[in-house]
Amino acid sequence: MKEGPVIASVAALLGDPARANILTALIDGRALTVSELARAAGVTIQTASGHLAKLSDANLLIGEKQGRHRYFRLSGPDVAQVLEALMGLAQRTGAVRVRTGPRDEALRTARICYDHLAGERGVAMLLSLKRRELIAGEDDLALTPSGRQFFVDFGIDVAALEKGRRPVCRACLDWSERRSHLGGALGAAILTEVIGRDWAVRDGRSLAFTPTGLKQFVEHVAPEA
Amino acid sequence: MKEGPVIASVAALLGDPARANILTALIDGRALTVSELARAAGVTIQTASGHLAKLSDANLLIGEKQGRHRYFRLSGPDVAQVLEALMGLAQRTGAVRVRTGPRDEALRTARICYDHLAGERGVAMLLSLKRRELIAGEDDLALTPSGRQFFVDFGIDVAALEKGRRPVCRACLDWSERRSHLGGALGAAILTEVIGRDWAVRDGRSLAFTPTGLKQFVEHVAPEA
DNA sequence: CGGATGCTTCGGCTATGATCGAAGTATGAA
DNA sequence: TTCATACTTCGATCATAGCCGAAGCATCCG
Repeated sequence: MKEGPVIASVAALLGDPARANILTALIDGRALTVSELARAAGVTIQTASGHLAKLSDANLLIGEKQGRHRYFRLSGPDVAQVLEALMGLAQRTGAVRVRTGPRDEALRTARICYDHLAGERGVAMLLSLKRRELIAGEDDLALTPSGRQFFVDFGIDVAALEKGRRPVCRACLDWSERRSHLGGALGAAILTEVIGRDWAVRDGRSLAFTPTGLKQFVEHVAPEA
Repeated sequence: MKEGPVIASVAALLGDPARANILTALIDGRALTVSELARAAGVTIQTASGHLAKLSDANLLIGEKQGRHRYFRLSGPDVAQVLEALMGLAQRTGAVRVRTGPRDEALRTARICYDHLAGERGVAMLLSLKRRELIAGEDDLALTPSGRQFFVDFGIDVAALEKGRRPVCRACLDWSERRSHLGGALGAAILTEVIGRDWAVRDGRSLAFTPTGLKQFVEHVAPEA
């Protein structure tokens, strides 16, 4: 007769910090592996594995096995919707981690998403690469032959990336913008290069371009027109 | 940097069965006392008091002291919205208490809300009483002089109700309809009368009118025109 | 005033479940 | 085959928090 217990079981799943971290890491619809989610949640892999089992038993997540990896993603947009509603409620009720304004803006401009470039700059870069047909595809991104040459000239060992187990290109939905930016091994390599050339310095999760560094970046990697 | 823990603390509050019951009991926007909520949650008053302290510390509930009672209500519509989103998610993911169709329909037609009549019949009754100016007001309902006489004639000891501490009339938002029905001491007295006259029998939370009982009810209490 | 009602606080019991180390399984690479 | 990686399962530990009995305030009523 009561319907309370029903919502309690679902809410209890969202109520554990590790699981909440896992879910929010997946909120953009990507599928991540167990180890990536463990890192995001700040727990060991065993613990994350247990949480993921519970979440997929409850049909909040869907897991797909690919080789020796197991990718998890949200089971539907309604899960993300609940998460967002909870974030809104947390904000209004003051349970939010106060995040001062300036930092917010810096994060939106350029930040690090795992190990690659995100925010306005990241989205602009991927758009530019696509416009110049160096990268092709929408959901499944791939390097075109000219794109491959472009990054080799840029100083990236593309052959090494292609030998690795990690996908070279991966579209990653941006949290602040609502478009994709470039992840994957190539995205990580580009970020390494950007930082190695002192075009930008990382400050926690946000990325601060120097004036000349930004000019170089736009000129070499992401021309607007 | 992470925003996970934020939603976790709120979600953890919703994740306890007792608290979930309390919140769903308040989902229609009414304010209930500690003891009413304890009954709804199926715990003792002490336990409920502790839960209510947590919920109002987290600004999910607002408590108002009235005499020796303490009334709690949701702190805003966004709380109800989150609860509904969670119910929807619970339904889709199969964590729902299967409730077979027929019972659902019976509940929508006529059911007991705490101790008074709710559902289509309850909403229709209050509309009828208002139209005939036996009850006045929108949010704060009150018996008019003619209304008082009407219920005395009907066989209800209105004077006794007025001496009690409980409000005689109270508007109660209906879960299935989206309009108010009549609660309070008078609402409870009417339901007692309806059942005492064998116009209807209660079956759990739903209320089954007999054919002749329904005719009597409509004729005496809630004429349509 | 004294008794009753409504609620809160305190203390101790208990159960649940989150966590990680260690060992086991499956897949891929050399 | 042998090793390495990715993940799962098991077992033990430990902290959290829900729960209720008992006692303490506060309010109302006669």
